[in-house]
Amino acid sequence: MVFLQIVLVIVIAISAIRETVPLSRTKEPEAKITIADVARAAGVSPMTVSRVLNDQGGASAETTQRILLAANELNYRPNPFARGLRSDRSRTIGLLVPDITNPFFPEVIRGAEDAASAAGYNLLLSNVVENSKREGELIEALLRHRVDGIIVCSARLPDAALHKALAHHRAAVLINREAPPEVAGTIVTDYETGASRAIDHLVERGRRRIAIIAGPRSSFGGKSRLVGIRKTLAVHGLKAHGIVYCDPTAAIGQTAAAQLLAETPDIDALVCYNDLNAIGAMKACRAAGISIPEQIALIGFDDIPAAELLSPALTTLRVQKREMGEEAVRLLLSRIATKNRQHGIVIVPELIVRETT
Amino acid sequence: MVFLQIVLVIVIAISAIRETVPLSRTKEPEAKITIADVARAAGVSPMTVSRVLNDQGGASAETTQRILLAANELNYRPNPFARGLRSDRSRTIGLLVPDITNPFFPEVIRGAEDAASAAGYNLLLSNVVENSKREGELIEALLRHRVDGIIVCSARLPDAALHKALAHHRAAVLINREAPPEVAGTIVTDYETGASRAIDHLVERGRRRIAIIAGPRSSFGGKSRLVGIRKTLAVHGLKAHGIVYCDPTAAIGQTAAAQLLAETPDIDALVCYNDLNAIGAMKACRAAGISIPEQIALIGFDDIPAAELLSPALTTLRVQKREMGEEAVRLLLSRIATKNRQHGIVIVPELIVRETT
DNA sequence: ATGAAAGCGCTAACAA
DNA sequence: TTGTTAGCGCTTTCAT
Repeated sequence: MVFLQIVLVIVIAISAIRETVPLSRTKEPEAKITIADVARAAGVSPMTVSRVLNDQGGASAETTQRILLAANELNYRPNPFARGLRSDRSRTIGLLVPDITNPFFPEVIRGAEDAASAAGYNLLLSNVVENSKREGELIEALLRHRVDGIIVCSARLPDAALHKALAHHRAAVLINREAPPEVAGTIVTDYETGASRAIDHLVERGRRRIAIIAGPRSSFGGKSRLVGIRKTLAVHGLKAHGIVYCDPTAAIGQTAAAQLLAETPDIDALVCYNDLNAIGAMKACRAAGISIPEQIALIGFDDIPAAELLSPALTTLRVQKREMGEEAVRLLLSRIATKNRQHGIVIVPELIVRETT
Repeated sequence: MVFLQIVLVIVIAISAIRETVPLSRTKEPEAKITIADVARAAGVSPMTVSRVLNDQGGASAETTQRILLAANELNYRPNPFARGLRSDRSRTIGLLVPDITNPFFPEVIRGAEDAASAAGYNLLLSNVVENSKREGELIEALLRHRVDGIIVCSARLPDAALHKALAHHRAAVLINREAPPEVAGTIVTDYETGASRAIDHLVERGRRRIAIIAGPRSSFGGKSRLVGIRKTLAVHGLKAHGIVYCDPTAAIGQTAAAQLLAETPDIDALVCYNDLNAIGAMKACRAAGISIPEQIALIGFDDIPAAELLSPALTTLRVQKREMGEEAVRLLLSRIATKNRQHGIVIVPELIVRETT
C-alpha cells in the first residue's frame, strides 16, 4: 500500500448524493419475481412451474409452453438460495489450484469452466498459493459454501490429511495425485513415462551428464518424474549428475539452476520439473555464459504457452491441460450423480522437441 | 475428444461397489448441525446465537463465550442458503475477466481474491473468452447467482449495453473502463500517460518511424493508448508509421506484426497494445531476420511475468495488477455498503526499460 | 440483553 | 397431469 501511494495517483470522488438510501439502484425494475408470480401468470400451481423449469417432465406440452412463456415474460430468475436450502445442492463445484499465476492452471481452469457451465454448474475457484496448510483450510472453506463437489489440483497435503479433508465432501476429484476410489476420482498425468521419454531423448542427443531440477519435495508428480528419470537413466547405465529441489517458479528455478551449475559445472543436460523452472534455468545459464543447447540441453514439463515463445524455444513434455480440466469436471459430476463409480483417467504427456535440446 | 482418444491412454476403472447407495460418503459424520443445535447446547435461543455469530453485539460477554464454544465444539457451519434466502445477500462477488489465459488477469484475480477473502467474501470467477456478447450473458448469469456485486475487467460491451447490464446489480466496479459514478466505480490505468511515456522513451532512443499494434478496436484502454501515442508523436513532430488492430494474444500479435513489417518495412520501433502482442511481434521479427533492438525497438504494456524472462527482455509499461484487483474489491465492498460513494482510482503505469529498446 | 413468531422462495412428499 | 402441505435454516421484526 505504501508503494501504491507512491506510484499511483489516486482520485477519489465522494458524492454524498442519496446518502440515506441504502443499497440504492440506478433503476429498481422487476422487483422480485418468484415462482408464485410465474404460477399466477400461467394459471397453474407453483409446483407445476417448478417441475417444468427443472424439466422433470409430467406436464402437458401446452402448460409447459404457457409456463415457459410466462417465466420469460416476467424475466423470472429462480432464487438459488431457496433452491439450495430445499434441495441441499448448490450446482457449484469447488476448484482448488496451487497457484493461478502459474500458466499451467489457467488452462485447466478454462477446461473445467467449459465443462461445468455446459452442465449448468458454476465454478468456485480457490487459490492455495503453494501452501499445504492453506490447502486444508480451503478444502474446508469450500465445504462451508456447500459446493456439490470439489476438484483439487496438485494437492500437496499428506495422504492422511488430504483424505480426511476430502471425506466430508459429497464428491471429489484429484488432478495429478493418486487416491483410493472411495476417496476421490483421479486424473493423473503419467509423469513417469513422460520423464522416461525425456531421458531417452536426451541420451539420444548424446547427453550423458544429466542433472535434475526436481520441483517441490511434496509434489506427487515430482516423485513420479524422479522414478521415471532414475529408471531410464539406469537403463542407459547412467546416474543423475546432480539434483536440487525447489518451488515450481521461474525465479526459484533460476536460483536452483545456478546452484546446480556451481556444484556440478560439467553437466550437459538439465531436466526440469516444469517449464517455469526451465525458464529460470535458462536465465541462469545465460547469466553464466552457458549456451543452450550447445553446452547444456534443457527440457521442461507442461508446455505452457510461453514455452514455444522463448528463444531458444523450450523442448518439453506437453500435458493436455484443458482436457484435464474438462475430464475432471465430467468425472466429478458422474461421481456426484453416483451414476457409476468411475475412478481414474491417466494421461501420457507428449514430447515436444524444440530448440533447447 | 477425438484428439484425446489418440493422444491419451484412458484407463477407466468402474467399480460397482455400493451401487445402490446414493450420494454415499466415506464417513457421514456431524450429520447436520443447525443453529438450533448450537442454541440448545449453549442454553440460549437461536436468535442469540445468530446475533453472536454475526457479531451484531447485544449479548453479554459470558453468553458470547458460551455460544462461540458450543459452535466450535459442534463444528457448526452456518448454511449459506438459509442465510442468503433470508438476508438476500450471498457474500459473494462476481469477477469477470476477458481471458484467464492472458497472464495479466491471474494477477488481478490474486489481488481480488486476497481482498475478498480478507473481508469474508468469495469470488465467483467468469471467463468471457474475448467475446462481447458473452460478456453480457455472463453479467446476467452472475445476477442469477445473486452475487452482492460485480467486478468487470476490460469490458468490451458498448456503453449503453454495459450500463444496462450492470444496472440490475447491487454494485459494480469496472477495471480499465470508465463509467458514470451511478453506474459503477472504476479502477483505470492511465494508459494515455503510459503511452506518452513509451513514445518519449523511443524518441529519446533515436527512433522516428514508429508503428503500432493497437489491440482490439473495442478496447477502451486501446483507445486511450492511441490518444497518448498520437499526441506525443505530434509533440515530436512525428506521425504513426503504420497501425494494425488485433486480438491481444501472442499468436495474433505475430500475424499483425508480420503484416506491419510487410506493409511498412522501414519502421524502427513497434509499440504494442500489450506484452502478449509484443511477444508475438518478437517472433515475427525473428522470423523475418530482423534484430531487436538494433533494427526495431519493441515496447509492450502490462509487464506480465514473461516479459522479463524473454530474451531480449521486454521493455514495457508496468501496471500494478495485484493492487488493481485488491482496490477493485475494496471499492466494490464500499459501494455495496453505501458507506460512501467512492468513485474512481487512477493508476499511472511505470516505464520498465529492459533490452528491447 | 434475550426470545417468539413469522416467513424468505423453493421443492419433496404426498394427495387427487 | 396437477395441486396441497409442509418445511429446509436462517434472520427480520417485534416483544420482553
